[in-house]
Amino acid sequence: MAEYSTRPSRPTPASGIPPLTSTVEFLATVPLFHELDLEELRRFGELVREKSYPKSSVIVFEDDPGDAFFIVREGRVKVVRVGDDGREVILDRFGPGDHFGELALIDNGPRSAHVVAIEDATLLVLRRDDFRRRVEESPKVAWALLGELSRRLRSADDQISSLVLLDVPGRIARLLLDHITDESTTIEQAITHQTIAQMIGASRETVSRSMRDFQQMDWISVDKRRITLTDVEALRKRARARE
Amino acid sequence: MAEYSTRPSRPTPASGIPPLTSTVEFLATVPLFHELDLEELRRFGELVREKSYPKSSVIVFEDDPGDAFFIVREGRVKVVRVGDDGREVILDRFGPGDHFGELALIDNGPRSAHVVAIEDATLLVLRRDDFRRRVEESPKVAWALLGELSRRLRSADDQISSLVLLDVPGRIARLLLDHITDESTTIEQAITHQTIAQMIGASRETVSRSMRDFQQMDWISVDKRRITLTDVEALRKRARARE
DNA sequence: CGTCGGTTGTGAGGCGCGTCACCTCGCGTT
DNA sequence: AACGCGAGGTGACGCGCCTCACAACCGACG
Repeated sequence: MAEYSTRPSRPTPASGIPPLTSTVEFLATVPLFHELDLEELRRFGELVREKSYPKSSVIVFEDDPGDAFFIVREGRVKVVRVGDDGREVILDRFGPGDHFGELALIDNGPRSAHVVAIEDATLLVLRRDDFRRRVEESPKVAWALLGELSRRLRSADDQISSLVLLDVPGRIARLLLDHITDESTTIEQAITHQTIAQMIGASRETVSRSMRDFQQMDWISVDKRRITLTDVEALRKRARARE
Repeated sequence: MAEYSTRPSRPTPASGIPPLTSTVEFLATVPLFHELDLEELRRFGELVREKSYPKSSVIVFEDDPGDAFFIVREGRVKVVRVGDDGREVILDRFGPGDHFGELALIDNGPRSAHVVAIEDATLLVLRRDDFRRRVEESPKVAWALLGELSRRLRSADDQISSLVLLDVPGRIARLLLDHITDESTTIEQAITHQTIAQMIGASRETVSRSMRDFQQMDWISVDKRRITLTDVEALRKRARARE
């Protein structure tokens, strides 16, 4: 099942076969490094180790010391917190070209959440000190990192707002709208109700019922877990309560 | 009513009277600038304009273009989102030495929330381009900014987790624990139930009832809106469900 | 020192949503 | 073709919390 990040990146080769592109070529496609020239990319390339993780394996564990920074090369991962009753919240999901692990790295704090492979994944790993040195000597990367953290902070604030201000159907509508592009109202990524539930803080059953209602109202149509938004305006109205 | 930030800062002079400390002296106390030497501080000092806002006035309005960066000199402000039914979420509260407005400034996006003065406040204002230039030429500030955004992202993720994993009393317990220091289990800042409710996404009444229960169990004691945690362990247990 | 706006306490009622229980369906595996 | 497992659908039930309504209180300010 070929899956892509929401970010532009070149097509991944058939799984199992080593990537056709070199590490540096791949780094050039990573948004965080867009501004870098070839020489700088090569220097980063020298620092990375490639590591692969099978589906469901834990990549970083909460409260570990944060001694590494990761870039997703292939596959997808999720960032989760687990309550002591076992319930999970999905804080983020990352695909090829995305990166994570910068927080612990910047402020030396412990990891704040688990990161788990959703599919078989191969990651590029940088050691903390190497990465930090590079960031300190390259304002371009520091600036790009600021941009990325800004984006995430905005989206976290959106998430908090919807948890407080919206009911479950409203939060689902918002999530659906967040996942379409300008070109298409179909969500390419297949996604399960369970996953949606964990992303918006609801139960699987309630998500199921809401999605049924959305279909009955002809706001969405579902085929093989691929969701198409047929009435974006209606969904937008349902999701409105913020701002 | 004299109120202080949670961050170290010199005592504020009686309100109304112009501050005894010069702008540069004040800047030296701002955590964001801790690493800067006097010369660098002076250069920042030249760029700032001082502006005062009466209580309840709106400092930045959601969806405004973000063309300024703010540092709180005196008073306190809150960052809020408003649902279309009028309900409010408080995303952040800032006091002397804190700063806000960096997001719109980094990524050129629109403001993501309102900022409103909780008390009469005087702020230092930097124009976007000035600030950006200074950050780009001073890695120290860029790094400090990364640290600050990291902190906020962690705390936003904590907030999301508790909204999903904890019930209202649990979220209150967590908020209380977040507001004590290592030295004292008393929350210096007076705070209303209404404010607590808007910070944790609950109704005023439910907060009131939970706080009554906490008092009856001798977990906290309240005197003139100043809260003392008398059984930190019990509260910690009540707040546990994350990690 | 009385009045008034903002804060708190509490009861009653209703409902959104979580939980439990069970069934069906689709799909990959042997 | 039969099996098993993960995903989805749906009813019943209960409860946590929101809402509404009103009373008591407190501090500020004329």
